[in-house]
Amino acid sequence: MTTVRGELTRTRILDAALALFRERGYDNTTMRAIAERAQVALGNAYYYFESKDHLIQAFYGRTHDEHLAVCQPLLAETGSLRERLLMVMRAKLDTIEPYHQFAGALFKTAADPASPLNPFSDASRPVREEAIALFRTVVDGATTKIPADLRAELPQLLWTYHMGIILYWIHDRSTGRAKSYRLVEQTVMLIDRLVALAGLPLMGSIRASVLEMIAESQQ
Amino acid sequence: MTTVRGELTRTRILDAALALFRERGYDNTTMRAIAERAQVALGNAYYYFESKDHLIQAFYGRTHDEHLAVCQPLLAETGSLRERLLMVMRAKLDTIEPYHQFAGALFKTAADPASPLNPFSDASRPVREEAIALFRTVVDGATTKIPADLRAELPQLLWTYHMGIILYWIHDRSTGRAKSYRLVEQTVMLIDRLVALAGLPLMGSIRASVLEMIAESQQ
DNA sequence: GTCTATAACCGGATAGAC
DNA sequence: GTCTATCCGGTTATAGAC
Repeated sequence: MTTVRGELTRTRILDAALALFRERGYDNTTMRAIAERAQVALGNAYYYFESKDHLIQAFYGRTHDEHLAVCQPLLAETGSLRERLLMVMRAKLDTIEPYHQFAGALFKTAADPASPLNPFSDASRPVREEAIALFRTVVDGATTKIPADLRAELPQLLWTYHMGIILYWIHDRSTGRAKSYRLVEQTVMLIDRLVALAGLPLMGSIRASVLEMIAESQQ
Repeated sequence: MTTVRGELTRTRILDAALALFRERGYDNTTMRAIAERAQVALGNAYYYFESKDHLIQAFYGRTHDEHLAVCQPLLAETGSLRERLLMVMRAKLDTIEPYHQFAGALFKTAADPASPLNPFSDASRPVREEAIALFRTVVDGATTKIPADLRAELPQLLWTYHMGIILYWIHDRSTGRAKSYRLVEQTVMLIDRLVALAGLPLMGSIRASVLEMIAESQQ
């Protein structure tokens, strides 16, 4: 698995799979077709990827890395929470757009709590932590004033928010996913306002009780 | 399908399926095993249910009817929004509890936008409308004062909220699903407070802009 | 130990006879 | 409305090449 040739074969299989998924969707792509396009035997594809579902996990990794690469230079500068979050969320939608048509199948396997692909599972903790770290960068580099207790929880909360947006996006049938972009704009503005509101002098006790509820419900 | 005998066979297949799902989970139950327990041929099971997934849709219908039957007498009386919503949500969790172990598989098919089983799809509109109607009863019978514009949207919003709770419940590994019940209690209280807050004199414009955002994002 | 290939197995789904 | 026979594709076992 560490050989150069092996790495190439692995890449070839993943490329073939993603291309076919985009061309004809997840369900209509057979493992036999993937193997054929990658010019390997069927059994060989299973040497590199435990199952058809695991190709999805690899896809996850790819788009996350791509998203990260786009965001990092932009996040190096500072800005308001609203600006930074908006930028990251738009970049996310841009990154995953080419895969919208098979995103349903993707989410299908991801939704199963028994699946290691489910974003809340222990198995996907590393990927999740990485994604949460991105939101921590968003928060930490923001010029907006944020109460310390909220600031600590915010990255995790924003990650959950971002999963919600993706759920909406999956079901979004509007051209160019215009509705998703619009929803991001509006919800980011709302979040920005809520964070500002939470910082007001009288909000301390309400904020504490809401944060406690969130902490308690964390699984 | 309308014959008495046919109806009996159909019921027998569904009963066998649900029993097996509970005993050994969705994935570990084969259509062959279902057919065998129901004492019909494999092909015959497909005469009544288009696919294995469609057995889940039937399950949906059953638990919804059961939930409705529990709620209706209780909702005949009036009460605060908080009391009524809490009651309906608790009853929901009670109703679906026996199926928790295969709820993952359930959600798996439901999450696919291409599937007619997905709760947001056109195909499941009738079931969804029925469920939303239940929340309309909750709202309409409540003694709590609610602004008219919010009141109109609230049933739909509460249905979406209830889907979110189910998503949480699916991933809930605490004994007796204690965390889910606790989350329901806390979020219902929060909703009650927000609705009260939205009714205050100065909140009109904020409420309108939030409601507009929600209306616009509806798919 | 790293990689490739072939031949099954298993279960969801379908065709078509009765 | 019910059955049998069959297809199809994800997955696995296993033999062996480098």
